[in-house]
Amino acid sequence: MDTKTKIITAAERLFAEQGFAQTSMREITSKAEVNLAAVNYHFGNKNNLIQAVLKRYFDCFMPILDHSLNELEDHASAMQVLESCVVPLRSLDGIRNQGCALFLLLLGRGYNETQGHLRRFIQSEYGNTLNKLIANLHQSVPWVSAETLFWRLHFALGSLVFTMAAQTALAEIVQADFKHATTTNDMLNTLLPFLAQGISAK
Amino acid sequence: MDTKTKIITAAERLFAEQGFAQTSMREITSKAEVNLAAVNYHFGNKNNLIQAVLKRYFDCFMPILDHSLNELEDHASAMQVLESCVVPLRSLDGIRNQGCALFLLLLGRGYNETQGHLRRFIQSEYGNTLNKLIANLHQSVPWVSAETLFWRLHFALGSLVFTMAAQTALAEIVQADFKHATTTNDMLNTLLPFLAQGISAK
DNA sequence: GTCTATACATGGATAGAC
DNA sequence: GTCTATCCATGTATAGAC
Repeated sequence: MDTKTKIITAAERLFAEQGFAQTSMREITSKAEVNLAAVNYHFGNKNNLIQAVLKRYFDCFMPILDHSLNELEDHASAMQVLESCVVPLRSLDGIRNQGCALFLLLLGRGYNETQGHLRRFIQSEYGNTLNKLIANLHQSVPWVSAETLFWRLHFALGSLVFTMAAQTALAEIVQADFKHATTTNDMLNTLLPFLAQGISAK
Repeated sequence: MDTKTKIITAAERLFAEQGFAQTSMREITSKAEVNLAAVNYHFGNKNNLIQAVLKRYFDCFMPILDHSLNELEDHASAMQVLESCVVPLRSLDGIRNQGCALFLLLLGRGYNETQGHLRRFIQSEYGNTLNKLIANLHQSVPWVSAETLFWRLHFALGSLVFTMAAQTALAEIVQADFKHATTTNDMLNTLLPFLAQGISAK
């Protein structure tokens, strides 16, 4: 493993566990067993490192999502469009153990800690696929105006990333109150009908 | 205005504009025109200051919410229960200009930047009223299990705080694409049907 | 091209004088 | 109760070794 990969691998675990702001460069480089300055040399600064960590997942997720969207039927329901995001998400488990959960958790943290940097990065790098997703969704709920759909998509994204960022804490509460564990799959299965209904509201 | 209030007033504006991590104690104390050490003296540390800023809003919001919930009819719909949160929220504009928007924005940032501290604080201080809200909501959707409702409530909270945290950015996009401004009221009016539908899903 | 050692400015926190 | 001086950790930048 080269230095760059060592840094990314160490960073993503620490970021997921502690958040971006609470994870210091010294912590990352000492866990990766590389020199402190290596991050600056390879990534420029901490924000770029955060993006690099997420890019490894996006570069796997987006092409598969794109393919899933192309295979959708013409008159798919909102639920079916949302379901076509699940397979690409689950594929992230191939990158590393718990990859899907890790990615969503980092996405949630990133959206709220990088002041819009991440949003702009995603739009510029993967805008095409995302526009395809929006078009498919709009076709499934033609009675919803483009503007309302824009808001509802962000409501949906908010549900997803917020819940993932709080996943551990929420799963602990469920364990205490309802006496059973909750996997990322369980969570997504509970979330999808909620989102589909909300997006389809007349 | 005493030192404590001066600090809180300066801090909440800076926190909302820049986020918690990006706002330094020196920035806060210099804007409040008090000594650097005053924050530490009056609040102990930065996390406590964040809680104090939010507490001023919660102490206004929660009693009014409690009252609204008590006045709800026995067989209120999910939409009606959610609507009973709106009046208490709007009342925050009485605390200061744009108080409601500011509070929701801070709540969103707080949930994702304080690693569960805020969640525990809210549960211990205002758990009674929140349990009342849950009970009312459950009565409105008896076909939803307690556990599913627990998750859906957090999905809903995620939509709310995520959208508020990104409010400025999202409103700018809407302005560019749809040529009109969006107020906090507009946003809440778009959000409520989405949440009510999602929570009621069978 | 890569990496190491180190310097620098700024952050939150604290001890102790008044 | 308030302020000054100071401590230690952090992100970033750079000079120079390999």
